[in-house]
Amino acid sequence: MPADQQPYPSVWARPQRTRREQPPLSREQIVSTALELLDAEGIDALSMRKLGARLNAGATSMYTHVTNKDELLELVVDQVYGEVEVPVAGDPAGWRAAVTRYAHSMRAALLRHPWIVSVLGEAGVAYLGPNVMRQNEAVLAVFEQEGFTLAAADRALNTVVAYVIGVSTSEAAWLTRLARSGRSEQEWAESLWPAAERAAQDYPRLRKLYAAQRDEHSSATRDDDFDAGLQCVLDGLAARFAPAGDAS
Amino acid sequence: MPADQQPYPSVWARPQRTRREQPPLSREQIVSTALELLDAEGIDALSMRKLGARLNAGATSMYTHVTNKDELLELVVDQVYGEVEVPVAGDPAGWRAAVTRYAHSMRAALLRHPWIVSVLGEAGVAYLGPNVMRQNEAVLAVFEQEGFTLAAADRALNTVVAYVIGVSTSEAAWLTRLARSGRSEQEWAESLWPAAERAAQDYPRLRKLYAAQRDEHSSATRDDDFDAGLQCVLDGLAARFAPAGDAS
DNA sequence: ACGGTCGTCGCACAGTGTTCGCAAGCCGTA
DNA sequence: TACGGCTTGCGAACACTGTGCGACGACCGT
Repeated sequence: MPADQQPYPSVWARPQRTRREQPPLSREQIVSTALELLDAEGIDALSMRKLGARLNAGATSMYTHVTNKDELLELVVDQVYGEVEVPVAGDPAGWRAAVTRYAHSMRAALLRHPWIVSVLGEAGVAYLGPNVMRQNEAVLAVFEQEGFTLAAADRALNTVVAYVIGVSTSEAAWLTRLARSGRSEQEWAESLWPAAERAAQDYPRLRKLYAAQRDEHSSATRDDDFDAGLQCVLDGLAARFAPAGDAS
Repeated sequence: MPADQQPYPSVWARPQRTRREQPPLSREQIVSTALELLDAEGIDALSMRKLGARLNAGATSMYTHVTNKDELLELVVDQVYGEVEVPVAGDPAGWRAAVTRYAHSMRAALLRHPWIVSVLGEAGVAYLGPNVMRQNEAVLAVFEQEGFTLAAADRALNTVVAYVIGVSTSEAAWLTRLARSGRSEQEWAESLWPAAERAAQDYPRLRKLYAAQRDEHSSATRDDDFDAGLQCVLDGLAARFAPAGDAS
């Protein structure tokens, strides 16, 4: 036995792992465990090794089901997208109500998983993920149902989604910082008040704004602001594309 | 001399580095070199060691000027923000023209540095960076000048910025993929056409849309789409906040 | 009973961000 | 001029990352 180096001191010390002690890995399993881990500990805590550990698996066992960490993240993003409520065309309340619900649902999903915004910049919107596709088709149907051209519906969809993603990006970034700080929202805001005051020193409008907003950091205000902006966007869409009007 | 281990074989082999052979590092220098590196090679290529090398400096020399890689990125983000054209209040063409210019300029800056969108999710919009502050003040001034309440101006600003960031996120992600692929835009789009077709199989609207858009992936189309959406948003703002109207 | 295939994983590699302590230049003071 | 402190640069080291490779075990079809 010319083996240059025995990996184990004796045959009897060999692992001998009890065969199938764990249900075999699957892509779904991996993706949803990754989602758990991300929600629990944030984007920095997601490493293949930790994920493996959480699955009672080796560090590299996931690579048979997923080619990349990046690919894994794309899958997770689509999974999150799957949490968004699918709008139904023909809602008697009209497209505005349906789209409003959709936008709120999407923002809620993004904020439930705030780490996601640091992934969107690389995954885009998981271009062809099944959930993304289903959602988009449904929203297009809503618009079309009420007289939008398909092209107009597409533009409208993109505009709404862009708005939602934009708002959520800032909000999620804020929430992440907040969570990392471990403090309450008011404490945290208070703690960086001096810096804000200094930064706004030469800018009267910002000073006034900050002073006015000083005590109203709350999720309720954010909800209202989001909805206000959203209604603006919808106004614009209505004016431009709605049946009575005309697609540019 | 009980030194357990001589770091150099002899005193004479010691570095004896020619004192100040390099202009000393400064924060500005570091930030703008980081920006260069990011533009040249993308977000994954930015490591402290590479950055150090590009500065003819050691791997850890930057830490006296910048506490963190994260902090460095915040600084870089603000730097990019500084490229955005500052609007001037009182433009005779009115707030729509000014804000339109501003939005286009901001999108252009983001797309000139597409890696930035993968950082926005963590940096937010570099909350208190000096350039961000200056920009925001200026835009608020534009709105206020034409009769918006300060609160309305704030909402309007946030809405516009959200839209710009949202659109740019998708676009930049696409551009990054494209660049990584090394192919031309048409080739690239063509290469993932089969996948798109398969993904859209059950969704007639998406199929139709994809088919229609198949040959028109170009930056001109994207510009138009962006502007169309932007005008929608501005319509909405006008209807809701402009002087004749009223802040909700 | 047995070859082939497939899922699993230990090891290893090249890299990462960051800490620590040392060295060397610079300043103000004695 | 001499000397102490302070700031700046940096090499080594640590803990940890994503991932390729090769071996090994368990399973399936014959």
